Amino acid sequence: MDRDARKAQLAEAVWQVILDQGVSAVSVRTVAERAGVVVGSLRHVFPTRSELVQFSAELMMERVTERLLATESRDDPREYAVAIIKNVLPLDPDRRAEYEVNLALLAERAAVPGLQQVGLDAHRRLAGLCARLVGMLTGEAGTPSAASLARRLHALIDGLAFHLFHQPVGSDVTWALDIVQGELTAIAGEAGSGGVSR
Amino acid sequence: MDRDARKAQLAEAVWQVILDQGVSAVSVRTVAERAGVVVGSLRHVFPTRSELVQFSAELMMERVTERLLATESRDDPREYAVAIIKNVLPLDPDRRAEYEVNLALLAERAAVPGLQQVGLDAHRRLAGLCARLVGMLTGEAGTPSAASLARRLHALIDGLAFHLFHQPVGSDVTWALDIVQGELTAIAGEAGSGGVSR
DNA sequence: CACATGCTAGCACGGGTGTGCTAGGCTCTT
DNA sequence: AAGAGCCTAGCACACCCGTGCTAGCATGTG
Repeated sequence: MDRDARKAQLAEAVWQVILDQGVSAVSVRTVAERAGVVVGSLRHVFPTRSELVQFSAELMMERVTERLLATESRDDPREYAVAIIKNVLPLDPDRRAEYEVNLALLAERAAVPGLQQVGLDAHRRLAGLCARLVGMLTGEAGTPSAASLARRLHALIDGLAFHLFHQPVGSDVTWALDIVQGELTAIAGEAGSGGVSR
Repeated sequence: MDRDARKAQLAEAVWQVILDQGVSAVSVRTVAERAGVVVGSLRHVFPTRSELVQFSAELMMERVTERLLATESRDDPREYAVAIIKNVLPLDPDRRAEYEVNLALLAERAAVPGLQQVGLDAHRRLAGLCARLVGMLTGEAGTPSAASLARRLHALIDGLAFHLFHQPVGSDVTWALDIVQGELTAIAGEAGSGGVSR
């Protein structure tokens, strides 16, 4: 088996263990068993537990990035923005699980130092993405007004993600998309007015 | 020593361990040592680890509630709203640590079932608080429009909290308050217009 | 005074943990 | 055919885990 595929398989086993038993249950033994390999094999790829956990976080971020790059650009920048945001929010069970793993790994950053950097990177990437979306919608990028709007959009997305995470799995989520739509119209409507206070 | 004080002392030791070594390091032994007592004494108060962790979460929520009830109401509802929101956001190191512990405990809810309920309660209480604030600012409570504004405010607060958590400890946070101020003016200005899409 | 109750301190057990190390096998190159 | 390199499988060690249990000590009550 390809080495990268093996690493991915083990990282996915880490996610499964986190979802089933919490992050405290992530050990080389539980993860190896979940992946269907013996401990020795796992340790041949990831000599220590820290490397295993850190890679599982990095792979998760990489997967999200790929997914975002794969969303083809629409003609309408607004439709594009909605498609992107839909890819970031935990709207379906898969993405909800992804978000849950993300939170758990973030909470372990005191124990695995590398996780802090991964979390920071993810946050900065999302900030950059928001800035790009605002630039598309308003036509102006880099201005103080655009930066303020981007920060606001970013905060709203993170907050909505947190809310969706607290909802039961099958419940109605249209309200979240309504809020996103409202914010996008506000951003487009405020292009050039330069108001920090909206 | 008073029994409740002892329980609080142990719960605070749990928080310290989480901040220092991550939630995976929370065990009866590490917590007892951090609190300066022997394991037997801890187990006399909390017979099992789950009870210890769950109580530490409940106490944290209780402390926040007390803090919110203690903020005296201003004449201006808007000033009051700002004061309340300042008490919820992780703006200073103490509250930041509190937020970090909150996240860590939330991530352990797969391992300690009681934590799920605590997290849900906290989320609902914050939702209720936002609804009350919107009611104060717009004068109308219970209408669909007010509910929508409250949900939006709630999402924004959670998102800002997440952002502040990602900032370095001493960095500038005025932008967060600016965003809050902007949202509050928007809420007050939109009273009665009934627009779900802002 | 005696006595009961609650707290402290600690031992012991079975089990899980990370990691160092070695031996066997499989595949691929020369 | 022969050897080299990687991978699998597993043993072993020292340590930490939650929890059951007991013995001593303090403090308040009759």
